Amino acid sequence: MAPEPSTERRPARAGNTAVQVRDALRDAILKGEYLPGERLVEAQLCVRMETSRFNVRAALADLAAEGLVEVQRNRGAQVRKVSMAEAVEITEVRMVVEGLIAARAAELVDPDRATELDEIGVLMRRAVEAGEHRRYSDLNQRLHALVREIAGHATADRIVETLRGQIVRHQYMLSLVPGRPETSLPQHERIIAAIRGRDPKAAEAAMREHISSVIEALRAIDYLGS
Amino acid sequence: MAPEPSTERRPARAGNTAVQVRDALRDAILKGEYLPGERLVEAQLCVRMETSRFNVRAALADLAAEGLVEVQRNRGAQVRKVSMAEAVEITEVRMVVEGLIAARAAELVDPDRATELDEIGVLMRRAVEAGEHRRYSDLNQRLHALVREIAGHATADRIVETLRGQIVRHQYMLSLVPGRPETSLPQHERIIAAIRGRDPKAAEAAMREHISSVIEALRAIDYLGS
DNA sequence: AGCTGGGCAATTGTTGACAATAATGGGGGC
DNA sequence: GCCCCCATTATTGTCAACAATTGCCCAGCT
Repeated sequence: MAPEPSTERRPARAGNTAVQVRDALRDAILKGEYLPGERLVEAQLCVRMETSRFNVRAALADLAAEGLVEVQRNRGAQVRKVSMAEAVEITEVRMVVEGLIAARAAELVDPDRATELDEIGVLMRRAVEAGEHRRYSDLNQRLHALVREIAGHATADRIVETLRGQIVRHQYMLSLVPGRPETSLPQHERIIAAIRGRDPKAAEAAMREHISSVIEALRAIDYLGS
Repeated sequence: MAPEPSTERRPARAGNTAVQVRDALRDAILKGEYLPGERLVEAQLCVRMETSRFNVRAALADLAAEGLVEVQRNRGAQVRKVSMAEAVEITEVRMVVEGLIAARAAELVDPDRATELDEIGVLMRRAVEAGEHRRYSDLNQRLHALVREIAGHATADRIVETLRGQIVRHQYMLSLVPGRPETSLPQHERIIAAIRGRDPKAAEAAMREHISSVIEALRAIDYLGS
């Protein structure tokens, strides 16, 4: 009988473990509690996360590997500032990798998943017609996640997830662009249709076309913004 | 990536820095001095790398993020064992990302680089005709590196480099397959021609066809091997 | 006033020791 | 003889203190 290692055992010293700190800090950055360019002082994070500098340091190193923070020797860490050019690059890579995922999904889709895809498609159309942008954005994420789940491509998954984390801020800006849902809805519907139809090439093409239009929208924001 | 700017300053006290340790350890793993599944005991690495456990630990964390080693809590680190299925997955992602790179290269190639491409193409043909497999393998790497350099896509570069590191062992096996150079030479030549001709779609298609055949070869090895 | 240089405070880099955990091997019971 | 349990050992996880570096502020000079 194994005693619960976490609840009973009082490690005498309080303090969250390195993994917890890493996840908490990632969430905080993704939520925008720390803005790009903001310095991440180790001592401050120690009190915020209720842990030791050792764990903070490990967490920062991990997030640096993920591309969320940037550490300079003897100068500390700061939230990485991704330029629009980088955001475009990242989205380009996402385009081709998600294309691969869509193709695999079209090969591996089963009736249950196909039904789920349809449901999301219907909900998306309703959300757009009702002008519920926030809801549409959530469904968008659910669709991409479901496609990835169907494909079951662990390597591609990991990469897409890492890349997505790096540009959450830009994606947020994107969702505010007026007319964006109306543009992307038919693209999403084509992706769903292609996967349902078990047509890998069409699914890849549809996904790439979709994300390609995301890139165009990003570039458009760039013009307006700066 | 950018080389560490601080190479001049020697911190007086012995012991290599974390970055040096990371690079050295990566080289050692890639060279096969540590085999997949082999345990990487921190204390041993300390003496091997002439540094402190702190740096060893940081290096291991970095390499874990790169996918070269695997760390289990309280159980230490070991060289990651990539299954053939994973190697195929990794190469699939490489296929689409290098396809993107080839397309960009076709857009951005200049006369000087075009000449370099031609030179590599000529040397490759000679190497195959002379049966110099080792030389051909080197040229293969040079070709892919040059294409990436022409494309100048930092994000895609980083990903391809990371993925490549994870399957060096499998790639080595691949180079031993008889008849492999004869298969891949015309593929390489098509890639070069497409980039020279500034035809992005053709370049992407050629690159994907090439790496697709690499995947087939990997699968073939799998049958024979196990 | 603007610039240069030195000292000071804030922050990070590093170390060694100690605690907690998993692996190992030996002794006793069946 | 074989198996299980417990002590021992090897290894990793964590910490707090110390050393080194950077950037800043201000005095003094041109």
